[in-house]
Amino acid sequence: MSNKKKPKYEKIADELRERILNGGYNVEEAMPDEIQLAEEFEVSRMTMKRALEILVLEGIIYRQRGQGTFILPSSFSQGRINVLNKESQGLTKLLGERAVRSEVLQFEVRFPEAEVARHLMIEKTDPVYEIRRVRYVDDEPYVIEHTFMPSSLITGVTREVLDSSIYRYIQEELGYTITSSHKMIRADKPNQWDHEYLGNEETDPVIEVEQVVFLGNGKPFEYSFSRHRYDKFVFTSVHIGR
Amino acid sequence: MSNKKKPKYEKIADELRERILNGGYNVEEAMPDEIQLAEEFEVSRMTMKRALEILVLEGIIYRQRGQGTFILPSSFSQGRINVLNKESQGLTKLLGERAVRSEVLQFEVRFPEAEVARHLMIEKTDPVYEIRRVRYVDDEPYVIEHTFMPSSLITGVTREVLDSSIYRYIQEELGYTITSSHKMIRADKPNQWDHEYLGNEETDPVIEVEQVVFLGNGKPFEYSFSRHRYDKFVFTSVHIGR
DNA sequence: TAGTGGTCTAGACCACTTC
DNA sequence: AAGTGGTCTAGACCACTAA
Repeated sequence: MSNKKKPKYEKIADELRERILNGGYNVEEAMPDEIQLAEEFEVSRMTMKRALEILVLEGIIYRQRGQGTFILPSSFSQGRINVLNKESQGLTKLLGERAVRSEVLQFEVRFPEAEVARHLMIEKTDPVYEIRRVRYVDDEPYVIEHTFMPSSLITGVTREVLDSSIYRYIQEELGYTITSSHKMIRADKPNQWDHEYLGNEETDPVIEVEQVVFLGNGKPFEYSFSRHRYDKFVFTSVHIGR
Repeated sequence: MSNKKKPKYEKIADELRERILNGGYNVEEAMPDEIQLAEEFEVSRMTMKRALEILVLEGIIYRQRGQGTFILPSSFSQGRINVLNKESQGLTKLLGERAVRSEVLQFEVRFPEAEVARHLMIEKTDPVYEIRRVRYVDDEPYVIEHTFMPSSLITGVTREVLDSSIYRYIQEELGYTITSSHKMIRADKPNQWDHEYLGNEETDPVIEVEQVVFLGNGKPFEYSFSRHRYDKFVFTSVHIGR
């Protein structure tokens, strides 16, 4: 399959991760040292280091100079391996089972302001979609999304697409991969839209996620602001190692 | 100072980060390629790769085979103070140059509630420090921290330590390494403490970061709540790949 | 002092993009 | 074909921990 393109260090990391989670090594004592492992897998020491580095970053093992490499028991107790900083998956996939519905408030094509063009790395003369949606989960208003996308990159968006899932369209119809995102999370006072669509009172804060999302080729395709009710949204972030 | 112990690749990453943030490279075009950079810094290509890899993981640059290395413009966000997802460094180190001062509101040892014990993975009979501090940056109130730490693990904390930096104490005096954290970010209405110490008005939301921080050996040592003014804090999170 | 992981090198070769 | 970043090597040397 796609196995052949994986570099050695990833394949070794996969194998070791498997062994560790299946109890292949004693949690109490050190794992074999990197020289032994390099010999076993018939790679150089540097390559083995790189494989082990992945597991360190995943929070599965812990290495200490002069002592050895140890398994971190918390990687079991946390109920599975920690997938790093969560999703760039989109809301629809994120919530899985639950009923997600969208109401489109705005959908047009226009020229971007300087700020939008800058974040999307496009010219001010490149048109963008501007989209506002309210998204409901189990018929409760969950978030107001205000989104900009370059229309030359994300082509053929229709109201029908907006009614369901943009991300699914981008990945399945357009065949792009979504790989990274930059988020800024802040609190804010509610504005008129929040009041109207999220049902916020004057004193109910909102939490806003501003983000730029990138495709596999490094091009940003989404610049958006998502505003949530303070009492219905928590942003979770796991950071491991250095 | 402590500069001499830093490996080359970190020093180079620091230098390049500085240059990028100061506009030392044109955002429009590719940065110098890794071979040129390796020559400039007089290191091997592998070492330069490693330095650049750091910036990639920080979401500052983006590299593409066959094309070059590019700056991600979203790495600039001015005005507000950025807390990168990356750092579990503590506030004092994070803000570097600026004057950080602490006012200790509460400092005692007690038995933890079930919730606190659970997050710190200790028994209800293991005592914890409970600490409340207001932290000032350049004499402006910046954050209220409410912190729990197992007193058996983080020993010998004094008011003097609290006046400056707990993290520095843990790393330099106790010799521990701090490697990972799990954060939850939410917005909230201001309470009496926020009003009194952050100067929040009734309608000014706060942003709260709840976090568990882990040592290199996998033990949690801090469970804390940090409350910030909404107009002075943005949480930044970079998620890359996979 | 022996054994561990961490840094760094100087190169070879490969994969992808653009011309 | 030229230029870029990605992988991998075989080894040197250093830093830390323990017996």
